[in-house]
Amino acid sequence: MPGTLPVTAYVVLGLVSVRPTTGHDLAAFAERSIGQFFSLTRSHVYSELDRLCRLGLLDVTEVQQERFPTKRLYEITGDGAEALASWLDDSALRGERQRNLFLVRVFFGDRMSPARLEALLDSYEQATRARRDLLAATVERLSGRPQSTFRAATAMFGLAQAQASLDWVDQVRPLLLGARCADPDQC
Amino acid sequence: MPGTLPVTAYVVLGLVSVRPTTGHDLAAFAERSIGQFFSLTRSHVYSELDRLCRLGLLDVTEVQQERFPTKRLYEITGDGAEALASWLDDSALRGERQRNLFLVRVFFGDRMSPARLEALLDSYEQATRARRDLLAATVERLSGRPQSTFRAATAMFGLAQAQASLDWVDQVRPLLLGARCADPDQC
DNA sequence: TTTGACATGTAAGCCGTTACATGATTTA
DNA sequence: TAAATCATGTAACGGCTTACATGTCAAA
Repeated sequence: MPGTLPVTAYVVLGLVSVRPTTGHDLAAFAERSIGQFFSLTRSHVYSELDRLCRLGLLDVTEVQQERFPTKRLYEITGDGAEALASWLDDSALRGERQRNLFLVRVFFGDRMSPARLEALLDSYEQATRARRDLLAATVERLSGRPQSTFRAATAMFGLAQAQASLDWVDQVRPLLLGARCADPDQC
Repeated sequence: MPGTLPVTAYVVLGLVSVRPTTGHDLAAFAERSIGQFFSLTRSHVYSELDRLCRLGLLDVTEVQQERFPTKRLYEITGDGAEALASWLDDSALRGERQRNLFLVRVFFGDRMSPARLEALLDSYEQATRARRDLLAATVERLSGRPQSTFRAATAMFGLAQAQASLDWVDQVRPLLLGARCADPDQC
């Protein structure tokens, strides 16, 4: 029971546990499903699959195909399922404060020109609005499907965060742009 | 003008630009100020300060002290200020989708026992509530200080996110815990 | 004819974390 | 006497990303 595997290994293990897949397929599935809150490159997928096999947490079988190249089909083993379960049950989920580069820029906002600061807020708002609309559509699509409850919940989380971000932009824009104004005639 | 320095270098540069500091002091200041959305270890601070010096973006002077060890005081150079400004103005702020391990666990929630899932939500709610209260106090403290507008804005962002997270927990808890119930007598 | 889906990897390299290492001074 | 503040780093290591490398088949 190595509790010391990197997070990505457990994530890959979890994705394989949904259904047996190939590296190619898993990378695409990851992007579609957990892509909003966990990034995973194809390269990394392949190396993690390899490691998990060597550890006996996954089994692999080569499958010949007529029209496509031979593929390697991975499936979870008993040990793998156990390792996944114990990771999921591990209460030691620590802080994991995550970096937010947008906020870093806002923090240093007094070093930007007002025009540039406004552009920063505008582009953030635009990107966030797009994200919100995308997630709203996803929630719409998944709602009502009882088998997609957990997936829907993660989309709802993203939706709530995006909406809160947009509300925040509306709230702070006047404060931030007003704060920069050194010219009394403008204020 | 290397636009290719790691993000951490620019963050350190930005923090030094606030006022000349030592590595020790800067690490503490980083924790206090941007710690909520950017992590920075002491080790890393020292190595980045060193690099920025070698690149001519910072100047260092050794200062002897009576009661304390000699310290190295760093301050930003003209080139450094220029590099910082051009990084802040760089519109190519890309997606930077950040990992959220809590959401990963929720995504795999159907692999947990209902009791464990509930415990996960409870501990998340508790941690988030603590975070919200902390940030609310910070916002309270910074509000009204005109020189702290940008810093207050970042705290308000965290506060808005935390509140949205709490609302989300209330919203999805019944869905997630109800979804697991396979026993008709329990539902 | 070119794009896209299918399919699998290797190699290089920096970034960032954790652990290690040291030592004086003040305060509880 | 123990802990906290002040002060500076080195060493090791793995994680993760980027770029490189290859090839078939179907559809536009």
